[in-house]
Amino acid sequence: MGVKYNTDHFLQSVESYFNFALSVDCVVFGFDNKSLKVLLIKSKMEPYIGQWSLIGDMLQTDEELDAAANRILEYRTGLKNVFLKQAKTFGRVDRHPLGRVVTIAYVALVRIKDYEISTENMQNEAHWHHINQIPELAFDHNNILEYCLETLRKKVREEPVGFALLPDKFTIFELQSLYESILNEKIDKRNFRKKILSMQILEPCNETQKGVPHRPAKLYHFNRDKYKKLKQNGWVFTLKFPSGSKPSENGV
Amino acid sequence: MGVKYNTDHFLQSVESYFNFALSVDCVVFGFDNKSLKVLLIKSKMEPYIGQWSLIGDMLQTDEELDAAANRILEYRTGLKNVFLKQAKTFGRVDRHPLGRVVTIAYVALVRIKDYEISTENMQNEAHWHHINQIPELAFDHNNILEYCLETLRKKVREEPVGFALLPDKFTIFELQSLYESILNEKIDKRNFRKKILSMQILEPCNETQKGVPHRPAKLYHFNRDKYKKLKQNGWVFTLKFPSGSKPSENGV
DNA sequence: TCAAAAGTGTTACATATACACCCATGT
DNA sequence: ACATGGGTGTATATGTAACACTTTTGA
Repeated sequence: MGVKYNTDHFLQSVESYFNFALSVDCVVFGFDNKSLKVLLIKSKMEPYIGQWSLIGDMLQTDEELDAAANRILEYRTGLKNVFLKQAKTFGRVDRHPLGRVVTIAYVALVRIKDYEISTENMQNEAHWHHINQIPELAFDHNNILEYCLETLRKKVREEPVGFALLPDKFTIFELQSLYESILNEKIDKRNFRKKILSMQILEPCNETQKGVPHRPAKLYHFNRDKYKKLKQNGWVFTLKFPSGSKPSENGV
Repeated sequence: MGVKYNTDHFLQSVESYFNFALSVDCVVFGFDNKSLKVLLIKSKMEPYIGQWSLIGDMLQTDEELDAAANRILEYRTGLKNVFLKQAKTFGRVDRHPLGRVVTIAYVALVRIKDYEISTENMQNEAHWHHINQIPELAFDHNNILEYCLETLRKKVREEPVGFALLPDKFTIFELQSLYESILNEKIDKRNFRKKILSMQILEPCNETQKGVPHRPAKLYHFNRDKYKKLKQNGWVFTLKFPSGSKPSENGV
């Protein structure tokens, strides 16, 4: 025991602080044109063997947090350069059977099509689960997932992150369905269209859907540069829908 | 080296994972009726001795994250039951001179008056710094502070958290000043008043200011129960002010 | 009487909401 | 022909933004 570290109310050997393990867990969301899904794998650790769990791994000592998240994501999905943001750190003392393992949760948004392509030749242990049909998960992963879903629901109203879940070219109705799945509510078609188009962040591709059993829709893509410019000028992306009400005079 | 832990692409002794240190840093915001402030102390660690730093400490092995944050806050301010929320985890590999110390940053909102009362008889090493006059801080604390300030600016528009910085009874103008300090912008008095009163979350105390060199204002307090009820009914607190603009037809 | 903040309304404009029908395509 | 989603407009209600003067108090 060498150097001492003075934390003001106790004096302890420096070495004795270095006894935590850290892991990174990714909540990987995807959208299959019908509903929001989460990518889960089967746990291999006692006492959770066989139970579904988020994808995650231990952090390496010399590894940056974001790098670990990207590594884990690539390992499980084959995908790089994916939307990936730190969400929250979960550290309940008893959350892990091996000891004090604190985990840093990330949210990832991926295009399921890309995932399917990149995992074609992988031993693929992961499965997409409908967001409303999540089983009991290993560790505290139900908590983590719930928190991250809430985060996503908030974020999707305040920033144009939903596009990370859609193919490059998409129809306005697909975008609307995405919002409906995430937020779990119906949205009026005309109002949605009006609002999203008035934002000037979608650009028509001058293409239409092919081979659909109905009138083919125009395809659009998200113009990130335009969004950035607007944002710099103080404009803020907001999508809210009439689920809320305003306070009435007579309380609630 | 006993148990092995299979993380799928490497096999490593379990013990070897438990070599991280964790700390908790609190960004403590306060408001002195004129401007937003942050509580800083002088660092005692090489190579930052004498430099200002956030208040923080090492996490103990058997300590919950929130408990550590509360402990640190109480140790430095004497205050309990303070607004305190996890903000983000910072873990750059080279951020700490002692090794891989990952820190979990918390935001605290305190009433400076309460702080002054509770620290009267403490050896008081902490000082309030004006948010626009932050010196170079120890470690990566400038990053952390910047991030947390951004977080606060966002949060204050979406949830009624500002009240945690005000005394129990306050005037509407004080509330407005608070918003102006945090957001760094002027707000129209009549519009602010109209909006905040229409929310029905303030209740008049039937008291007025005493001994002020101007017409004394009515005092209000925040009715948290009413806010909760409104929120349950789907209503959302939002305060935004005309800094933003809407996208124009001809790009930006 | 001065300084400082309290308090108060209206108008113009922009945005949000509610709502129903015909169109184009594949099967 | 039918099922499916594509695509469109308007009227109304609500919310936001801009703006100036009188009042009350302590010094």
